[in-house]
This record gives sequence, structure tokens and C-alpha cells, in this order.
Amino acid sequence: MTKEILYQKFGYILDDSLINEIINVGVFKSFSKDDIIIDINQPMLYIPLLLKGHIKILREDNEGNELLIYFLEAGETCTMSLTCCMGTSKSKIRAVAEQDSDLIMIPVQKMKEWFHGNESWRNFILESYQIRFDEMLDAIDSIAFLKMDERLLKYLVNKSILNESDTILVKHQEIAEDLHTSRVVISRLLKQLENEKKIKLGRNKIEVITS
Amino acid sequence: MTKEILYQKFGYILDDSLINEIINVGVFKSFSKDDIIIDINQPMLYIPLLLKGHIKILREDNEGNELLIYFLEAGETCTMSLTCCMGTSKSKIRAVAEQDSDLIMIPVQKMKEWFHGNESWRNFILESYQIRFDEMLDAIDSIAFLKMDERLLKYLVNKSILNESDTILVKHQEIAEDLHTSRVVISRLLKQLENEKKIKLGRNKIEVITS
DNA sequence: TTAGTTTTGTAACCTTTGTTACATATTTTA
DNA sequence: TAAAATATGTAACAAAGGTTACAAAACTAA
Repeated sequence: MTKEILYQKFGYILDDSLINEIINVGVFKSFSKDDIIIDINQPMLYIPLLLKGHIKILREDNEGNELLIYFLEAGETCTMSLTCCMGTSKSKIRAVAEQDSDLIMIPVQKMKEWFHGNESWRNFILESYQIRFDEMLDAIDSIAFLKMDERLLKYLVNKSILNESDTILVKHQEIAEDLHTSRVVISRLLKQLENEKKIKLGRNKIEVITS
Repeated sequence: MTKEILYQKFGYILDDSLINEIINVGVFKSFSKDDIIIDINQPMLYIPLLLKGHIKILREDNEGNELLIYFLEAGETCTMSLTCCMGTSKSKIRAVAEQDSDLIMIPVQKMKEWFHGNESWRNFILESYQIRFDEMLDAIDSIAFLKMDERLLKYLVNKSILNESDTILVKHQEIAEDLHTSRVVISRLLKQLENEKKIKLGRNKIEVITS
């Protein structure tokens, strides 16, 4: 039940009255794997709280090529959507369900009210910003400082932690899009990582060797 | 006088009583060009409000190589320092004065009080976060999607806008450090940009041709 | 089971970026 | 003014990553 999940994922920081209000004003939504939850330039009318699943946050260049910035997990929100209260209300990123995911969508107006009226919500917002900032810095570090093979391994390890499994179900093409490179480059580097005994390759499947 | 500059740069968003309190509790500090204002892993005890000058915000890799993330201008604050209220209080970035700069340093404790007690401060924080987020996205775009010659030109144009002058006083080595590449690469690409009539090179000096 | 589709492997080649080494030009200092 | 220090120019080569083209393997559906 939604209320229980809300308490479980957000109860550590949001107070009881607020959680009750979230249930009253929030709109429950489910998305299937690969659904686009919000797209670039779409108006942001709701702030999403993620109850279940994982969401990819992506950026796009002029030619339509993507780049994964970070993942959202259950118990988190997209700070991009928070900034919409000020200034532009258009999304600068694309959010895609990495797995089947459940969200509660909160109208922007409520977010503003709570921001000025509820301390626990303010703390949640601050904490969210901090987490996102750290993720953005980490994304910058990876792109700027790591070579593609290192980025690839980090991506795989991260994904395996996220899914709580050493085996990742993914195609080379999908990895290439997330890392903003070509499928051939990924296949080449994956084979190299396999030779270095860091992973094991299968069709639609990669096993990360943790040892 | 400090009070007037505060009103001039922050009066559009912070209310009068808050500006008066900032003057009371804030510590005025001046830095010279190339001074390190705060370094990586240093504890963050103050939030800086930039009154005059420009500040470079840099990230560093394991080998000590830098990468410019963005510039702070007068009327802005470093959101990295805001997040220190929650969680870690260690700086994840290095802040270096790009020009002689004046700051007002606000104790973290005050920032927390104001965040829960003053609406104009909350709006300022939200706005700051939005600006920084956009800058971070822009930094990611540049690193991920642009080739080095494009990044270089963007860097030069940006610097020329910031300094309100077509002529930038800078060494190739410094550019190389900001963009996380080598001096030879920068010299090569600068010469190329000069051949394309986009810039004019001098010693310690680059003129951006706007035409 | 066969034909088509999807996914992966790999070779060959190109472009961009990084490295080393050294030359030249300009400024500073003795 | 000569010597030293600093800044820039450039060649030659290396390495990483991107592109094209095609083959082979694995799966799917008729």
C-alpha cells in the first residue's frame, strides 16, 4: 500500500502530517520499463517522489545523442524538477524508467507551500540537492577524468549494485547510448574487460566478477 | 561601502532586515587574483556571498589535474557550501579568485537559522541552486558533447563576456589546466582558431574576434 | 526447420587528442 | 647587455576512440 511505502522510504525525513498530505494531494503513477516519464522541454507541473524502481536521468545533445547523468532510486526525488518553482518550468533532462517504477506526483504549487511552511520538507529538499550535486560532480569526474574502459566498468559495477545482482541484463547498444559512444567501442572494451577477467559476457547479459 | 554593494547585488532578492543582519554577522574578506579561497577537503564553516570579482570553481582528479566547472560572479554564492549544512562539511571543490575579489563570509549556523526563518533567504537559496544546476549541466554538455576546439572557443568567449572585454589576459598553460588537457594541445588549437580568424594571439593575451 | 531478425565480434582505417622533444620568441634579471 | 626564465610554435609519433563494413552467433517466428 502506498502509505506504507511512503513511510518506509520518506518517513526518516518527512513528518507524519506531511506524509498524510502527500497522500491526499499526490497522484500515484506507474511506469513500465523504458517509459519516458518526462522529456526535454516538457513543462514540469509535478514533482515526482520515487516509491519503487529506478529512473535514468539523461541529457541530450543537438544530434539527439544521449548521456546518462545519474540514476534515481526509491526514496529520492528529481531536483531538476524542484528548480522549476523558480524560473523556467521546462525540463532540461529526460527521465526514463529503467525498471517498472511507481511515483507520486506532487503539484508544483504544493511544493512551494511546503517549502515555506514545513521544516521537514525543507530539510528533504536540502538533502536532495546535496545528493544530486554530488552525483553531478561524480558524473563530471567520470566524463572528464576517466578513460572509456574505466567509465564502462564503473557503469557496470554501479548498475550491478543498483539492481542488487552481479548479472546485468543489457545490450551493448544501450550501454553505448548511456555513455555517449558507439556500440563498436563498447563491444571492443567489453571484450577487453572479459579478457582481464573483470566481467563475463553473454547475450543480453553481463556478469560482473566481484571477487 | 559594503552595505551599498550588498543592496546593489543582493537587494533584488533579500529583504532589508536580512541584509542588515548579514552586515552584522558576516565577515568581510578580500582575496587577490589566484588566491585559493577554499580548497578540496577543507571544512566549510562559512557561506560566501561574492560582492566583487570572479571566482573559479574547480574539480581535481587523483593526479592533481584540475577541471574548471564554472565561474561565480558578483551577486552569487557557492551552492556547494550550502549543502554543507547537511551531511559532510568538507569542500568537494577548489575555489580560486580569478580576479581580486571581495566576499562576505556567513557562519553556517546563521544560514540554517535564516533558511527556516526568512522567506527571501529561502528564495535566494532556491535560485542559487537553480543557477548552479544549470551551470553543472552546461559543464557536462561541454565535456561530453563538444570537441576540444569547440570547448576552447566557448571557454574564450565566456571569459571575454565575464571580463567585459574582447581581450583576455591568459597563458596557454592556464587554459590547458582549466580544460584538463595539455599545453601543446591548446597551443595547436589556438593557432587553428587564429587561422580560422576567430581569435588573434599575442603573448599572455588572446583577442576574441566577435564580428 | 528454415528464413529472418537481433545481437555480438572483429578487422581495417580515420580522427582526435596526448606526449616528447626541441626551436624560437619575448620578457626579466643579474 | 648578456644570461636566465618564461611563453609559444611545431614536428613527429603514440594512443584512444570513432566509423564502416561485414561475419558469425543466437534467438524468433513462420
